[in-house]
Amino acid sequence: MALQESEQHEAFRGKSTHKVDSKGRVSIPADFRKILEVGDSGREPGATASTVIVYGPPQQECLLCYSLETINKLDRLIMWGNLPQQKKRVFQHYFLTSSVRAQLDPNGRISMSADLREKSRLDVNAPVRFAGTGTHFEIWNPALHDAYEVSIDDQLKSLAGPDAESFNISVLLDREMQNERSQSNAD
Amino acid sequence: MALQESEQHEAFRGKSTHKVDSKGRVSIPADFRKILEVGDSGREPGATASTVIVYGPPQQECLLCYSLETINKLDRLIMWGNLPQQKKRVFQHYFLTSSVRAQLDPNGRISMSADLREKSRLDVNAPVRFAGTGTHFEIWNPALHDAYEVSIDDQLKSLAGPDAESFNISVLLDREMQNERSQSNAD
DNA sequence: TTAAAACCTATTAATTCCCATAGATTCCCA
DNA sequence: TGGGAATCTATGGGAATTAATAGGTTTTAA
Repeated sequence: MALQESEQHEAFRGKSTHKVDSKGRVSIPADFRKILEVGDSGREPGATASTVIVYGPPQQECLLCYSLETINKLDRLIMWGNLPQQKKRVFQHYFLTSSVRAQLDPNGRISMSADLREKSRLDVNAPVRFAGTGTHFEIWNPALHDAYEVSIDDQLKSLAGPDAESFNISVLLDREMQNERSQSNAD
Repeated sequence: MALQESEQHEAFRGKSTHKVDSKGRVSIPADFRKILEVGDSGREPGATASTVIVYGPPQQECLLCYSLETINKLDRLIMWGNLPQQKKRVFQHYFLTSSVRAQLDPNGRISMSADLREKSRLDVNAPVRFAGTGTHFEIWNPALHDAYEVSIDDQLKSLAGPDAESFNISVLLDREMQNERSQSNAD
């Protein structure tokens, strides 16, 4: 098994910057909100959607936000999936103890506790960066995110190989899809 | 293998120039619109089609627009495809955060936010160039596109080799198809 | 009993909706 | 096959809606 793509909701995509107010609240980008709503179909009629926030791992200081639908799949995978003992134990401890459920307020905001903010270096009365990465979205301190993006860019260039000069995202993607296609033909 | 694109929708082709209005909206060329409609078959009945816009890489300042069908393939590949760890993480972050979904308005326009326009040097109340390039189409600042085309012309000439004097596009293409054919016979 | 969380309302800026028009293209029929 | 009618395309702009943000008030819980 795995997180099958089949019935998965739309992907989180795009970047934006919002301000955390004096009480630790931030607006979730409207696009993301809509996906969270779809992914929380079981809620009371009229109630706002919820999300599950996971503190980023030490090497990547940000918050990871999942729709309920996706997190339920992850939970199932971790709790009953066919994982090796150690992996299971570590994942279970990490994901379950380092996450919180948060319900959006009627204005589409979540409120981050001081604890949560400190862990990922987010401040009150300061901007934060939202980054949609498909299965989830991330909340970053903008400066840390800038640094992270530089590193991503560098890695991307090295992955592009010797053609790095004329590097072009569409060429790269076309090439990957080509690989994919020839692989599945080989099956 | 290569030239085989069987199930792919019709190719985006051709150039045209449209004006961005004071609110940041542009009409998508009607031909392109039709392809986007075919490529967004899952939409609600009566709803307009959507596209996914990817910011071009720094070396190529334009917007790349994909049909949902094409982008879904890319998403699947990136999120659940069998890529090595590093590649997956880099692609997922770069590609998904550098894109936005945009739904056409009932008049066949998309509206580009200030952020999106700045990244690719597109202005309000000014013309932009649309260029169809098969799997996707591009939106350019006309001056930058002119420069890009000059560079493409130069490269085309150099590919034509010593015969550049009597260079003829159909001769070049015929020669490529010849190569292709003998290669696949060799398999 | 005090800090944090939840609730409610307000403001402004951006986005979307809706309708309108001029010019081009296509359709259709005599 | 000529030419009027209908349709489609690109564009413009006012009105309505939504998004992001701010802050005061009440409730909750340690």
